[in-house]
Amino acid sequence: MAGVSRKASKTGAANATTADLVAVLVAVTDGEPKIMTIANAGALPSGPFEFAHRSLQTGLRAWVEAQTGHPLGYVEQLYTFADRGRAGDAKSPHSISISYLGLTREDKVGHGFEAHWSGWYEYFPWEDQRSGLPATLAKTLASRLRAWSKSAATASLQRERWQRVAITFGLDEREWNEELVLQRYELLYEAGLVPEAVRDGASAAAVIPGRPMSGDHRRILATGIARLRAKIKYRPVVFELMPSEFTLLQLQRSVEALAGRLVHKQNFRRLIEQQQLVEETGAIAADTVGRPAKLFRFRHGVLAERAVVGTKLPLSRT
Amino acid sequence: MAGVSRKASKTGAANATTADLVAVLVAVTDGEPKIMTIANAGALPSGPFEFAHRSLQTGLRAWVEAQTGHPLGYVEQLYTFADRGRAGDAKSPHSISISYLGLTREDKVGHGFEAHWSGWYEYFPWEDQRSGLPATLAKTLASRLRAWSKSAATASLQRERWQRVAITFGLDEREWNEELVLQRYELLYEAGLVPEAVRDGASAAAVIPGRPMSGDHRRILATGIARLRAKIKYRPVVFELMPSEFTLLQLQRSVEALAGRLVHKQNFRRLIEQQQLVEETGAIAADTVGRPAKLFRFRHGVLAERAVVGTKLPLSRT
DNA sequence: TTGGCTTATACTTATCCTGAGCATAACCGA
DNA sequence: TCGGTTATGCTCAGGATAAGTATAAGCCAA
Repeated sequence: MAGVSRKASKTGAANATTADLVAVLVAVTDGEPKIMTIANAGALPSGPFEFAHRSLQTGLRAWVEAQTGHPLGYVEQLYTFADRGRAGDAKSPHSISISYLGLTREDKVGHGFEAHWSGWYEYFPWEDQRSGLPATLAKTLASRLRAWSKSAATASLQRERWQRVAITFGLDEREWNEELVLQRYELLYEAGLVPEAVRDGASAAAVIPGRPMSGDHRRILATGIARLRAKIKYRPVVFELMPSEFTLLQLQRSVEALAGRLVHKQNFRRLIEQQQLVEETGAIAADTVGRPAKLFRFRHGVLAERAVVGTKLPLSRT
Repeated sequence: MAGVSRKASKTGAANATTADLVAVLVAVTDGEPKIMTIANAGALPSGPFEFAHRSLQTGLRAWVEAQTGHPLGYVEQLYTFADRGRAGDAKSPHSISISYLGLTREDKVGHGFEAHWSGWYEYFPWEDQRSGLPATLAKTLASRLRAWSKSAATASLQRERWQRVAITFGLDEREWNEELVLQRYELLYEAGLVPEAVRDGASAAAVIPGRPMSGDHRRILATGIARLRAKIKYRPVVFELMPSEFTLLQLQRSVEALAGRLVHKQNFRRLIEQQQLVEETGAIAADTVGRPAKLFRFRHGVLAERAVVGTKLPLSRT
């Protein structure tokens, strides 16, 4: 084992690869989650990894700022992929994509840049469960997935497939789990129901709605959405997507947009207030219908005060 | 932006890098967490990324199996680092480390391989809070950290530093948070209190106990421990580290070993049982002191039945 | 054989958190 | 002034959690 390690550093040239950074840049505008896209909304922004920065993180930050003309709020690494498409070709140098999740606001993008923002549910229509799925989409999905299950060789494999479908898509009385974005996409890919699968060699089955992307980008996007949906539950990252002042309903709408689900209004407020995440600005929202709401701002102090992580272990206090 | 993307694929040769896989392989033996090490316990096993596999994951799996002679249970990607040490040299090709967390059992390692297992608390003595810290270590840590806080330029910077110290190390009446492994290591690095910092150019301050590793490896290990400590709370991954049959106390000891904290016995059992994670084998533990305990086994079925993810959003059911 | 030590396992209790709903307040426009 | 709309305060039941008490079942030494 030690030998392997030493060999690795000696033969550096032999394992040369190309590395790219891929960014999932998210904003929420008018209660809709958006992502920055290029190539006519068919790809995520990406660039070569050729920075002289201390870390990948600052490299991405610098690159995005150079491209968009505006600083990036929250950044976190997502995942490192070996491109699925080119992997079959064992002779070519491997291509690695290091993906990042970044949170900003749409209005922060400077002018003169050719960035586009696309609603993320264009790529994953089934992920928006805020008002249930459109009946036609729900039916299409269910029937195609059932057909795929049935196409397995043995009865037990068929049952296995359907159980997986039911869990990831919340069928058969099961609950919808909004965090399983990646699992759902990968299942659809496996079932040959997305254009990328057909492109990569699957038999051209009937494809379901949802705009494809080039390369692995839709998979990377799914990873980003899943991560963000998990993160908003235990870290106050939504505020990176909000204007400096907002009403509690606006905040709620943003969370709902990201989660793809509706939340209980009063309980949502209780949650926010008891965690002391926000403070009143004193101002009142203007030009609204109904009773005017108080404006709040994020209490940046909480980030310094707390290191919020939830415990599920029955820790002993003694 | 689209231009940048296109340029990236054209100049593939220009952004060549070397990529290595680094593995944090964990086992728990006799209530002590161990990691596989090489180079006289001074480095994590690592190898070049030169596999013709479909994914990085299977690449790592194959490599570990070849090296240790045994299959790997659970595998997950940790993080991709640009090596901190070599980053200053902007001319050299960048080196990227893609790190993975893997769970096995020590006895699974075949013979004839030169793998070594080291207790992970050798590298992070302060992370074992099961029986409190040894008084001397606690004192050394606190005083060195306070000195570092005091060495800041202004009073406000000093306060800021100390608040960070207090939060990450649970000082000043704050609670210890076992998940902040990486934050603690990085703070110690920043404060120049670990050998790696001195090696990388920090002034040779008084260094605290804890065995160093080459390169970024101790940072990668910290990332792995943190990830595992978080994961055991919401996914049944501990069982990958257990023998096929075990008592509830053994299970508890393993969890405690990983978390570095003690848990409440009765509540721990209730938690395990109500989640239906285990089932009785019918057998009884032999050669023990005290009342003999029932033996249990992991119910592998739960993995298929559930997609356990916790919700903290006040979701609306209507 | 019995008392003491150790661990296993069953119950109890108080408290907090969560989901859900009711009620009232404050604004607008017809 | 009434109806529509959103804001905000409050209650209530059920479940989860933290912590402790009590009893069971082995072993060993006196």
